[in-house]
Amino acid sequence: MIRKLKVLQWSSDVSRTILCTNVTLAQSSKCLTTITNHVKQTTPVYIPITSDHLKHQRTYEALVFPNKVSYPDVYSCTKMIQGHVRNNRLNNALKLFDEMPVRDVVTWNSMIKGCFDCGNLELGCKLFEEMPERNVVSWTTMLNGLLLYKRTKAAEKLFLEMPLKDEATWNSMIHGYFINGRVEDAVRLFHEMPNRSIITWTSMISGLDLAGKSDDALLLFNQMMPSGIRPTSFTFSSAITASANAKDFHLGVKIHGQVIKLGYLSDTYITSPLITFYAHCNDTDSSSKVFNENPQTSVVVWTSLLTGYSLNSKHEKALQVFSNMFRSNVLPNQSSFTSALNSCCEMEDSNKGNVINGAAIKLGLESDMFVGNSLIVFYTKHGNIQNGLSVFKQIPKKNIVSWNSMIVGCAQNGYGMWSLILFNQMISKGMLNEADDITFTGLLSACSHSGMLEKGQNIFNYLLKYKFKKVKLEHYACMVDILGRSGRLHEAEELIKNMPMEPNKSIWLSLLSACKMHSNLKMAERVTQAIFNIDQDCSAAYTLLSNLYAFSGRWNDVLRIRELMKSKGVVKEPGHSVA
DNA sequence: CCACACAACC
Repeated sequence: MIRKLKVLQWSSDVSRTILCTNVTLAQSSKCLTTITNHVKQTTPVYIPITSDHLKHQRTYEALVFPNKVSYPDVYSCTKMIQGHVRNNRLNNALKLFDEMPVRDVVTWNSMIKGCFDCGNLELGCKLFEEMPERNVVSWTTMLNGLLLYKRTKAAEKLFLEMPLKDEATWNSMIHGYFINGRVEDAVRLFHEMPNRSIITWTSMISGLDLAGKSDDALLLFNQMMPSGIRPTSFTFSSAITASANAKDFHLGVKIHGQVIKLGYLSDTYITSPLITFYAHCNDTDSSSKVFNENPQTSVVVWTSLLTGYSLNSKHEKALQVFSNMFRSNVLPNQSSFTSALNSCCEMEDSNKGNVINGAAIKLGLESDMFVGNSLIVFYTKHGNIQNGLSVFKQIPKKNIVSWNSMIVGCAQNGYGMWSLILFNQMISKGMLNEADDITFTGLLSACSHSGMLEKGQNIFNYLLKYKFKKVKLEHYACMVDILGRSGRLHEAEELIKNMPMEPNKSIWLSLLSACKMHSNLKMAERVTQAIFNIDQDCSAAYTLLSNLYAFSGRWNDVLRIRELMKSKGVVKEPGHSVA
């Protein structure tokens, strides 16, 4: 497997020699010895870089132009800047940019985009201000930068005021609205814009799907198809993903047929969502058929298959795929680990997860945030708080999911106090603004599992006062649980009655089990009635009420309930837990 | 040189 490097140009600075995708600086410098030996030749040569040099499975080759020590022309320098940017080496790009004897507008545009791509908004803006002349690409690049960094207001202003616009500009703005959650504005612009291309349609389809409006996305796709606009593989990729999310089996299969006809099927960007699509429709046989019919070397496609099995609770098969990856020389990445660990969570045997943890360490992924987060969940679900904590400590860049996983993990294992301590640590790290509904569900369930009434009330009141993201039904459910367990049955009942949303069955059941716990028959009868209004045949409610009657010695009522259950055909669900 | 697509954590 030989893959040519994108651009290679010899210059006096060795670090500039290798500019290609997927190769890091350290890896590049390892290859330099090889390359330097060839420099004396006069014609360009391809130098294979073997897997010794690269951790990746592929072999690369480098095109070297020997005997050129002076600065390359503007075009080549610009290409080299782009190469550096692709490898996330902003400083190298900037150094070259500064040293170049001549720059044109394309060089400036590439450098500005480079700043944005490498995470430096300010510098990109500064260069945009400084540049001597701007073309439409410059303006659009700037627009994209602002949108990428969520400066939607500034982007809108720029969009209105910029002197030059082309089709890409409009497309940028539409896509930018989507990634900033401004769906209505994107749709508005779509209707307002002068010329819609296939890229516009594709942006709309993927954007609507991203916003959770997969049905609308598919509507648009179906609208577009007969209009004569030729879809690209981008379009199909988005449409398949939308079909997967909408679980529109019929349409997905139809698109599958279309991509076969057009010869797109073997494209990674088609195969992968197609596998996911079938998995979402619970047809993993078709997933594996798509996979097997298209010989795969892409880790993404492998991971789609793995995740598909995992989602369908075919955990053995999922782990089989995971180990087959190694055998096929496709090294799993963060996503693969995440899915494999998800499957391990659902399996009794915790050894599998330990093995996967070992593999993660071997691949240097042990401190990766995604892998770490999954490991925390795996260990805490298996009751191993210690390992969970040590993984947690090892993640250098924790996000809110890391904190949530640890808080929830402690809560589930009865270490409620630790959850609260972790929350305090989270605040002191300045992460309070990141707290979301799951954080608070975790904290409240910690209070409920560990019987901390007062702390639970404080957290709940705090949540109500500051309306973090959104107060959800689960929060009320936890609070009802906390109050109920502590015997504050009337407060719990009041809370349910005054909730801003419709109470569901499980929240009433939680109160009912509290009634049983604290032998409040009168309330239990009321609550059961409320449950029957939602679900007439709720066996858990029948059982709880009949247990309570039995406990109070009201055997006639016990018999009455049993008869009622029999006549209604309600079966007692074994092992049903209410909490 | 600017615009659209794949897998992943609570």
